[in-house]
Amino acid sequence: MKLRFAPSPTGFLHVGGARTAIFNLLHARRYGGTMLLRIEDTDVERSRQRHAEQIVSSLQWLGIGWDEGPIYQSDRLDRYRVRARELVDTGKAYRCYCTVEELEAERAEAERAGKQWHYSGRCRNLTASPDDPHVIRFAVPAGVIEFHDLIRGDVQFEGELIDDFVLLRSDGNPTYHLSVVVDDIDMEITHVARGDDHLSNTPKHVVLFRAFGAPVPSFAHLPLILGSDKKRLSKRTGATSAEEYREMGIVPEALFNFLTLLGWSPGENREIFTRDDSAHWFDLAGVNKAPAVFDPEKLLWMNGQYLMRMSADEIYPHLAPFLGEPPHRLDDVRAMIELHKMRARTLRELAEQLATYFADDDAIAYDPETVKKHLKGENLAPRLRALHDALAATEPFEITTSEAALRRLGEAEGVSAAKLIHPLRLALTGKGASPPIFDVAVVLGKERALKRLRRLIERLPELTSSGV
RNA sequence: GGCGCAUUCGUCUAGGGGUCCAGGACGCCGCCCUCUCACGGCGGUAACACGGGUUCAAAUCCCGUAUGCGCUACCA
Repeated sequence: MKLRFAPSPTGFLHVGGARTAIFNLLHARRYGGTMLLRIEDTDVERSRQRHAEQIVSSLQWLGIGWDEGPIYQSDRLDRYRVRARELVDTGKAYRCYCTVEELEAERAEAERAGKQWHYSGRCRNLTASPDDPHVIRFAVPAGVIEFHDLIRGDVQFEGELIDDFVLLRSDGNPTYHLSVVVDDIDMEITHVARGDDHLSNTPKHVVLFRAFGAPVPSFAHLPLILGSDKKRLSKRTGATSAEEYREMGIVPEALFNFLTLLGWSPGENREIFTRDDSAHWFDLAGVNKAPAVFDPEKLLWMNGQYLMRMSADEIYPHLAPFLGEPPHRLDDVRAMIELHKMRARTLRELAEQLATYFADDDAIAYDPETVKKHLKGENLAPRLRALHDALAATEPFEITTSEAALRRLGEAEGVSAAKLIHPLRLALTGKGASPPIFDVAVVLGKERALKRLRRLIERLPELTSSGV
């Protein structure tokens, strides 16, 4: 068994393409088959080497591996020409001398007349010099073309309704139809899983396989991934490339898991699972028929689940690029990550939360809402000074000891611990919400925590006076 | 227009004739936990597109309708 992912390098790796690659990989892994990566760059106008590299890099990032390739179709142009000529020699394809301009004019006229245009097939029985400019068209046989699809079941098309399509362009380059079939034969592909948008191309490929006398592979047409507008996912409705999600701070394992669940389910209410798990359960025949809407909210949730379950050491390599300059060492951020990983849905959010710890102690910005809410009451200044001294006297400075010190003070003063905790949080983080404040204090370190508390106390008059 | 494919909560889905007045997840809304936030726990909201058949029985099978999407290139 052999499967392949065959993107054309005309842009970044689309999430739909990523899912196609995943499904191919999973099916191959499930049945001990091999996976091939093939770059379909026969369209010289639109293909770019940098896109091919970008796609390869996105696949690697996502953890989508392959056993063979990447093979570039542009390296095999001669092979396609040879195969096309074979079909001409056996009368299964023919030279067509119609120019693009002529056909374009015909098409325009048909449209004006409100009619459906079809290629007439008029060059089928023509004999002209092979030296004149021409394309090679396949002579599509009449009759029903039937094939089996692992996902849809039996599908059939009427051969009469399919135009004689071009195999070789006038510049000698193959079209997709030729190169894909020639390659799938040469590379002994047994299962072709690709987007649903190819379903109506498949009868063309089936007749080509037959014309070459090659076995027809099994097909699986994957339902499309839709945007919230229920149309094919496009930039209008959200991020479309794997790269964008990477930049957003999605970890590859989460995106892989999420994409796997779009159009497929392992059953038994399982949602979070590893690549190995899914490779164990997956089967193309179990893929849904209906298209699926990409829900970014659920991706975010799932990414949060992954962050939560990963260790700080696992998160760090992914997080580092988001932390900015100067670089932070793992040992310096491990405790912070541990404290915040269940509070962030993306690496970006996580990095933003950690910024508090890297901030200058004299530059904490106090959230006005929180100031209004928690900096009030009688004797606030003296009480906070007492808190400062109590914490200063705490040795060793740990979560339990600092909390005990604060609670003792609260009792002595006859106020609830909350009356001290909220201002302390504001002092240490500038915000109204944070991880448990004694954890924050310990991560910050005694010196810096006290410094931040002193700064708040100093600025108390201006913060509380005008109410501004 | 032609051809093709599809249709279960807003979204992802389970389900393949009786166990389904339809299960799980995201989101949303309550409550609990609690120093806040998050996590977690508990509960709630919400769906078989429509119409005909077949059958003792249909979300599940058949037909039609509607709607949506895809393709209809010397793009893939």
